[in-house]
Amino acid sequence: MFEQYKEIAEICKALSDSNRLMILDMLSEGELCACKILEKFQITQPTLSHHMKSLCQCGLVESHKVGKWTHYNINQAKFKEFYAVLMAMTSFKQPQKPEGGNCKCKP
Amino acid sequence: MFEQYKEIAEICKALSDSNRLMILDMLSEGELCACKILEKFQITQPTLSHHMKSLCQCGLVESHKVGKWTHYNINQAKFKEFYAVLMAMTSFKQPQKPEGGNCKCKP
DNA sequence: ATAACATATAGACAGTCATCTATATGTGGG
DNA sequence: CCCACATATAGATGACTGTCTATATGTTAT
Repeated sequence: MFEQYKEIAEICKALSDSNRLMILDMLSEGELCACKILEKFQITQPTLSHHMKSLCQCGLVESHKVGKWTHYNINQAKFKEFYAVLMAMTSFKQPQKPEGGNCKCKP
Repeated sequence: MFEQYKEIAEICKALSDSNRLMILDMLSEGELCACKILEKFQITQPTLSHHMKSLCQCGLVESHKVGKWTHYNINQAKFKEFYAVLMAMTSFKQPQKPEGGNCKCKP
C-alpha cells in the first residue's frame, strides 16, 4: 500500500513543473516531435530533454524514434489509472468518521 | 494561462510526497487533529507541521483550532477544481492533430 | 567518409525540499 | 500565575531539482 503512495508521488513530482504541464497540454492535441515542443519554450535543448525524460520515466508520456526525430505521445491509460487511484485516495469515504476522528486529545 | 500551469504545479508539488498522500488518505475518512495524524508516522512533530502547512497553503486542506488542538479537513471543492483543470489539460482534444504535429522536420 | 542535424548525457551550480534539534507561541487546568 | 501540553517557527543540513554549457551519440544527405 505504501508503494502506491510512492508511485503516485512520483507522478505528481513529474507534474509539479509548469513547463512540463504545458508540454502535456501541447501533447494532448496530438503527437509532437521534440523540436516542435522546444520552439514554444525559452529553455535549452538539454533542459527539454531532461523534462521529457522525467515525463517518460513515470509513464505519463511515451516516445518513439522516427529517423533522427523523437516523437512523444501522452499515455492516456496511465493518466486514467493515475486519476482513478488519486481520486480514490482523496475523496471522502463513507461513512465519514466523527469530528476530530474521536481524538482522545479532545477536551 | 501560464498562471494556471503554475497553480496546478503548486498543487502537484504538495501531492508529490508519500507522507502527504498518506495524510490525505487519512483525512478522506474524516477530520483529524494533528496528534492523531502524527501517531501513524515516523516523523517528528515539526516535520508534520511543515507537511500540514504545505497542504494548507495550496488549499487542498483546511484547518481550524479547537482549544489547543488543530483539526484538519480535506477541501473537497479545491480537489474537484484541481481534477477538472488537470484533466482538461491532459485529456486528448478533438480533433487530434496528425502524427508529429505536422512537424517540418519530418523526412 | 564527412558534414549537418536531432537528441541524449555529463558535469556544474544555485535554489528548493524534507528532515532534524532547539525554541517560541498559545491554550487550559490547578 | 505557572505548568503541562499541542502546535508553530527558526535555523541547520544533506539530498534533490531545474537550468546551463560542453560533449557524445545516432541519423540522414551529400
